[in-house]
Amino acid sequence: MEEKLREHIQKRVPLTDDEFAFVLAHFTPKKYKKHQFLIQEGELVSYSYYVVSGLLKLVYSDESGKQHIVSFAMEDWWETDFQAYFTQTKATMSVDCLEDTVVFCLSLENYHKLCAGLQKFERFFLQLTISGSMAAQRRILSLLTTQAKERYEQLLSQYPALIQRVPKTLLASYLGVSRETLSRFTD
Amino acid sequence: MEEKLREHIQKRVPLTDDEFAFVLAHFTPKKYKKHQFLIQEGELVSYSYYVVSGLLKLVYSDESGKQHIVSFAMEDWWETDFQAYFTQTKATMSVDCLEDTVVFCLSLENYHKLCAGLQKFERFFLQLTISGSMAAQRRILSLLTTQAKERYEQLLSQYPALIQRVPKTLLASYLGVSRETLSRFTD
DNA sequence: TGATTAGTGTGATATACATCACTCGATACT
DNA sequence: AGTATCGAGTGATGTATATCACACTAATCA
Repeated sequence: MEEKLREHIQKRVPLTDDEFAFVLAHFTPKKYKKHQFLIQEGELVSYSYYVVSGLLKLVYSDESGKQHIVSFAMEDWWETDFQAYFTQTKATMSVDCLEDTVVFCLSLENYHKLCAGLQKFERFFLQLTISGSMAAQRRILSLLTTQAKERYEQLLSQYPALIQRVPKTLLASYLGVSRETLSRFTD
Repeated sequence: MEEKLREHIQKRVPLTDDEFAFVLAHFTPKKYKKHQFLIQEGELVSYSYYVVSGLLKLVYSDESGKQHIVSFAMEDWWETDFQAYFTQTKATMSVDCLEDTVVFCLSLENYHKLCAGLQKFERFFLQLTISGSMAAQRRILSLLTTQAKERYEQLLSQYPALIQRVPKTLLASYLGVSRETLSRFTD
């Protein structure tokens, strides 16, 4: 599973064995069971998480208690309440497991140490953030320009693997549509 | 106007005079008139732009020709089709001026030179991108969780200055609502 | 300065989608 | 093995918002 993280970083920047050992020393592996919380709304966010295996969801609950999926994180993606993590404020969202999940945890302190100690890591993280930013922009555009049914079809074709693993109720919440409406889309 | 850029960067990382001179040498100042295009859909994107004064809009046109505002950029913000800029592919969106606008242009080549030559710049840019990413996430959440009228009111209170300078038709397009509906929100 | 265009408001109508209420099968729990 | 709970489908109804059509004013430009 260390190799997985290494490949993930090396997709963006090459690393020597020593450099990767340095990187790895800043991460802590951890296992979670389905339904366990990694981050709870209202608490401080100690880590950002690289997902080795399993599946997480990042959820915002509005005043009326309704849940909205901000994102899913499958293998090889990162998840946390970034706002709360980077500003060291209380989480406004929560993260929990849709499946048993293995992650590498990175504390903010270790993140800073990594960036300071290895410029390549900072470069990697910048590229990761740029990718995330472009993905967010595509999602905004898709919310602005397309109807719910089309968004669902886009999701089906973009992430067919995800659809198999996530209940439709949650896909609906990610797409910003009610589960009843989504259920009528197979027509 | 150089000072403006310097202050902008120094909000995130401190710079010596020499370092700022090095940074500045990688930017080209440029002036545009209202209605002029900085980026046109279908063309390559040579620069990302730091706005010194004026106002830009980033627009996506869907198949039916309808325009959707992805973002505005006022003084002290950055604008470009980031996807096209970083991947050196053709723009899927366009950028043009709502007012006469002064920008600093940064080519991708100079961006890379800057990052390579001054780690502080890369750090600055990472922090900028993280901020942008969090803002995008807030916008996604606001599209998922709130009604158009509430989104409008949020915008009014968050960016009162913007509302004065942007026609309501364009605000509507930014909010993902028709201009007619937005026009009825003053009730 | 007179004509064109951009920006806005407003009524009437259409529609995408939410909500409520109920059913049913499949999991998971003790 | 029996019982909650979860995920899913579907009809009836309500509503936020889109669309179309038209009118009016303020910029812009020739």
